[in-house]
Amino acid sequence: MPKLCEVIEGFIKDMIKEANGIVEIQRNEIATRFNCVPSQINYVIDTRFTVEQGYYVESRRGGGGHIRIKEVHVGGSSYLMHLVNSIGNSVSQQVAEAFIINLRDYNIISDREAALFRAAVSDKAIGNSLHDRDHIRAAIIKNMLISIV
Amino acid sequence: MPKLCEVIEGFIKDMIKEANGIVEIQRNEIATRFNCVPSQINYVIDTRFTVEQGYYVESRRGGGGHIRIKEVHVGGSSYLMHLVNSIGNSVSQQVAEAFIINLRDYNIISDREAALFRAAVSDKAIGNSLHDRDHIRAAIIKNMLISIV
DNA sequence: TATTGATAAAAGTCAGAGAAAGTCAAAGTG
DNA sequence: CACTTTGACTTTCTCTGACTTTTATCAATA
Repeated sequence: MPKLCEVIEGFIKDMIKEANGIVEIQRNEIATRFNCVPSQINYVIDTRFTVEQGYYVESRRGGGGHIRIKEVHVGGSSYLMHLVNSIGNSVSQQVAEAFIINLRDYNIISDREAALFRAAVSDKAIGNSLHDRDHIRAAIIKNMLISIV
Repeated sequence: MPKLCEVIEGFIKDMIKEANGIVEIQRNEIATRFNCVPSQINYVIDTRFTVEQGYYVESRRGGGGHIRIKEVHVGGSSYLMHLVNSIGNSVSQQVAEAFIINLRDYNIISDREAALFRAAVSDKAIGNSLHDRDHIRAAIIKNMLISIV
């Protein structure tokens, strides 16, 4: 018996393929279709549609809410995916700075975009005292990278 | 199924565009047209036509009353500074999204830069469970805005 | 003519219901 | 043990309706 999570994963991936790389789902609808609890969908997304695997996910709650999943086309920039994967889940400000310089040198981002990256992942923005700021920094920088591939 | 609030939002924005930046509506009339309660109009205005988002709203009650919505067009860097100043130290994801849409509409940022903003301030990146994520979000977005002035 | 007061015609407020998605830990499976 | 599945509980966003406040109108009165 195939595992439910894999069935759902395949289903969503089919949807994405059909829809040319971007799809908007309703959690409850899919849960109903596969006869499972809604949080199962979260499990699938959290484990199968991560930034490292090349997906950009955003969502909205409330009436008429949705989950949007975008497949990033690794096409020309596998270097970018390599970068994303090399970041891990914790990055200091200095290491982040090195990444940004690299992105700029390779002409993956413009000067202005480099400034935006810097601003977003600086301690000034994220907060100095936060004990898990390096985790947040890693998540932000990866999310930003994947969003422009 | 499109959300009512977004339909009404779009309707009003179209009116504003057609009318060159200022429009006067009657709450009851619009509620009747969209078959909803009048207070729905207040909800739309309170969440979509705020000062931070570049609108100035005034109204009169009583017979012949109205709601006047004016688009405040401050261009370029002065709009950025206006934004920075009007952002308090806490911003929800929804409000952040509204800012980003406006920045894009005013052509202050590109599509790619809008994606970067979105990716940087999303709950997905900052973390949903974090108690002070709205503070971090505010700090990040302000820092990013300042970086491109 | 000027004032008053009743009635009608707006818009505003706010709490609660409804509609989604998110979290987390416990239980199940192989 | 690692991975999957479940469900109770939480958070966010939207929509509704009862009630309040403000303004206009107009007839009655001073």
